[in-house]
Amino acid sequence: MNDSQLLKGILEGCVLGIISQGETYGYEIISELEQYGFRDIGEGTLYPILTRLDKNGYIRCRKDKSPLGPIRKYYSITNEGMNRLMEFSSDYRKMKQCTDMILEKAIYKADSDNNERRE
Amino acid sequence: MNDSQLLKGILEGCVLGIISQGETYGYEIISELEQYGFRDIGEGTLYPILTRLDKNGYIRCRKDKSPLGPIRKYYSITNEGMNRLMEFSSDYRKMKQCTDMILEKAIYKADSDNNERRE
DNA sequence: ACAAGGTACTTGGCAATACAAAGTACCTTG
DNA sequence: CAAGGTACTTTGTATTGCCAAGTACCTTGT
Repeated sequence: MNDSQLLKGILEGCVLGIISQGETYGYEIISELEQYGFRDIGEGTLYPILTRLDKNGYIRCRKDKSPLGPIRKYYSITNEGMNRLMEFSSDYRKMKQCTDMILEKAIYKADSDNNERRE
Repeated sequence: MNDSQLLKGILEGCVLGIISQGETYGYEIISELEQYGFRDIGEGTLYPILTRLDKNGYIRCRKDKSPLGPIRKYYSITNEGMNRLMEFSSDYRKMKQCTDMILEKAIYKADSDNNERRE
C-alpha cells in the first residue's frame, strides 16, 4: 500500500475498532495495525488520531505507568465512540460497494480486451 | 456517506476506472459516479481530479463540440493510466483486507457484548 | 428578442488528514 | 554510563475533497 491517500479517514475508523476490543495504548496500537497488515504507520500519524478521537469524546484516556518504559496513556472507547464506530462501518461499507462495482467492471473489461488482443 | 475523508484517494481511482471503460467527459462522469452510488460529487471535486490525471499522463484529452451545450473535453485512458489503475486496484484491495478484518472483529465483539447484556 | 434552465468547464480558498522529522524522556541491560 | 527499546509530543508539509462563485454555450417558451 504505497498510496497514503487511501488511508485518509480509514485509519481513524480502524484505530477506533482496535480500541473497541479493549483498553490499549498508542505504541501497542501501532503494532496491532501492523499485525493487521497496515505497514509503516508512524507515531506522527497515530498520536494525532488519538488526540482527535479523545477531543471528540469517542475515547477516554487514563495515564498509568508502564512495567517497562515511560508512562503510558491507556485509551478505552466510550458510548459515543461505539456509535461513531458503527457509523464509520456503515459509511465504509457503502463506499466499498460503489468502488468495488466500478473496479470489477473496469478490471473485467481490461482482461477481456487483453484476451482479444492475444487471439 | 457523510464522511468525505473516506473518499480521499478513492475517487481518483474510481474516475480512472470509469474512463477506462471508454471515452467520456466530466459532466457525464459525475452522473456515472452517481449511478454507482456516489452522491453529491460536485464539479469542484471532479474537474481538479481530471486535470491531475491528465497532468500525470494517466488520461488524454480531446476537445469537441457537444450536440446540446458548450464544448466538451473528452477523456480517454492511456497505457500509463491502465498501469495506475491496476496499481490502485491492488492497493485498494490490500487496504480493504486490513480494514475488513479489524471491523469484523470489532462489530462481532460489539454484538456479543450486546447479547450478554440482554441475557 | 429575451428570460429561464440545463449543459459544461474553471477558479480560489478552505479544512481535514497522513506523514516525515526531530525532540523529550523513561527504563533496562551490559 | 552508554546503548537501545519504549512511549508520547510537536512542527511543518503535501494531498485532496469540497464549497462557492463565475463564465459561457445551447434550447425552449413567451
